[in-house]
Amino acid sequence: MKIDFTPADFNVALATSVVVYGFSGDELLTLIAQKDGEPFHGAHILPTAIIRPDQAPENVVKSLLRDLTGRDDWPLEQLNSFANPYRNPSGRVVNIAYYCLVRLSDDLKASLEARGCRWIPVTKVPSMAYDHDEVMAYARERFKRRVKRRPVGFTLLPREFTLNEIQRLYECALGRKFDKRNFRRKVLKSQLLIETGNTVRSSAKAKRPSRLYMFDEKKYQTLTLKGYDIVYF
Amino acid sequence: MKIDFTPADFNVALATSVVVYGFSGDELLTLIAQKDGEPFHGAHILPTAIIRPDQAPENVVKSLLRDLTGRDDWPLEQLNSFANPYRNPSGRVVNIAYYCLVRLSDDLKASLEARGCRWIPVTKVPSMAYDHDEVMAYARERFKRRVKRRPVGFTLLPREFTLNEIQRLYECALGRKFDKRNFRRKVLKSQLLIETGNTVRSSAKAKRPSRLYMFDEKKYQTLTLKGYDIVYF
DNA sequence: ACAAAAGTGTTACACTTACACCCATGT
DNA sequence: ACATGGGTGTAAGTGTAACACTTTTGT
Repeated sequence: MKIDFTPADFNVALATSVVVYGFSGDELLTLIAQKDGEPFHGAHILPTAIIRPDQAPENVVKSLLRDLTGRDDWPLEQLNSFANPYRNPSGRVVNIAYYCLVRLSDDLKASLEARGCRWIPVTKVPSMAYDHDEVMAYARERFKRRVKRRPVGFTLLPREFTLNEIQRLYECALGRKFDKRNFRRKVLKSQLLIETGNTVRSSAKAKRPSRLYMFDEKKYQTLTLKGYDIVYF
Repeated sequence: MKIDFTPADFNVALATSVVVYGFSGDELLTLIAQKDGEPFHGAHILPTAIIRPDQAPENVVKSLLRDLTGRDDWPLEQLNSFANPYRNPSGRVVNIAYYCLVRLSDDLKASLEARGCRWIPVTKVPSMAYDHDEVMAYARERFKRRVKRRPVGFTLLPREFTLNEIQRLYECALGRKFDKRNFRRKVLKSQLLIETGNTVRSSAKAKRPSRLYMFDEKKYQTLTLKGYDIVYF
């Protein structure tokens, strides 16, 4: 079997786009940017960066994430590459897509607005330039599958959260309702939650405060080591 | 957000490698090629093809599969892209990997030998050139996950097969044993198998013949349409 | 005292697992 | 008749799903 590249084969450029998910407390949000400069000035796009021929894709995404969120240690996973010829007018570009989960916070939101990015509910993402619609749809599917098997709440929820919040997260992510009692039984049986002893009132109208929980990271490490095939829902 | 490519960015080449799985009846096999020409002449590699700048990756893989197996309509799925800089001495090459399931047959085996390819038990794959070890390991993980959720037997098994054969397939694929009675109950409950009425003797020594079954493709279509989240094992 | 959301148990049913012998057939 | 692999059932335990009321707290 022969694999002989000719100089003419080295005529492709690389880019990476990242689908970033966050949870507001009652909605699943995703990050959308707008394109500066022609072509497609002002079009909605996914946060995207060029991968120069001497760069490793993962490093480029991480630096993009650092730029957007101030950190690059969020859970990050490669999706498919989108590589149909001539998807980009400037020449042949292969887009190596990633998806990423972040923990929302107020200063995170502020820094993003400054960079021309916005958080949009996943139920309301606009149509985008290039083939970013396809990338977004693909990421959504991947995310749904991950939610069922991995405790995504570790990243998506604030450090302390209520059982109602985590239930709402799962309902948003999977697009269906759960029975409150069954949900709590299941999530508590996993032994991954620790009651912090703190409470919070979920709204001004709410009288009784909710108990706050946090994840037991040590227990999670132990469980993932012996095969992370934990089914959640 | 700016995305401006310069001519210097168009200096990457694309290749695709495919991990092909087949089932011999008592072993899971995978397809390995050998490299012709320097560098790495004679090294073990995955079946690989160059993607010219005007070609769609999926078409290239399909034509590679047609070349190897005479058909290109096997279940095919993109894996990650392997794109670390300088993984190939000729310059920067991005490898878009795929994995594929085929139904083994005698003439398929013959045509492959002619092309310098060999079927190797997955438990005995040798170390390979480039980063093909990494690709292979990644494919193996993906395959294990798929086996648990999708009826891979549709493709991997002959049109008619015995319950012992399908059990052996699952045991190979997942690397563990199943209880014969429980396995049969489960696989028959799925309603995806039809008894053909035919029988076969599994070996010369076997006296009693085994019953043959086939998959009910129509029922499978129906089930997949309403969410293919069928858990097998 | 009342409004609001938080929190809690039980029962029926389905699925999973462990386990050992008889059956059909060819020689 | 016997050797060989093919084929079968049951019972205990575990997990899932459906269901509605009481508790706590702030106003």
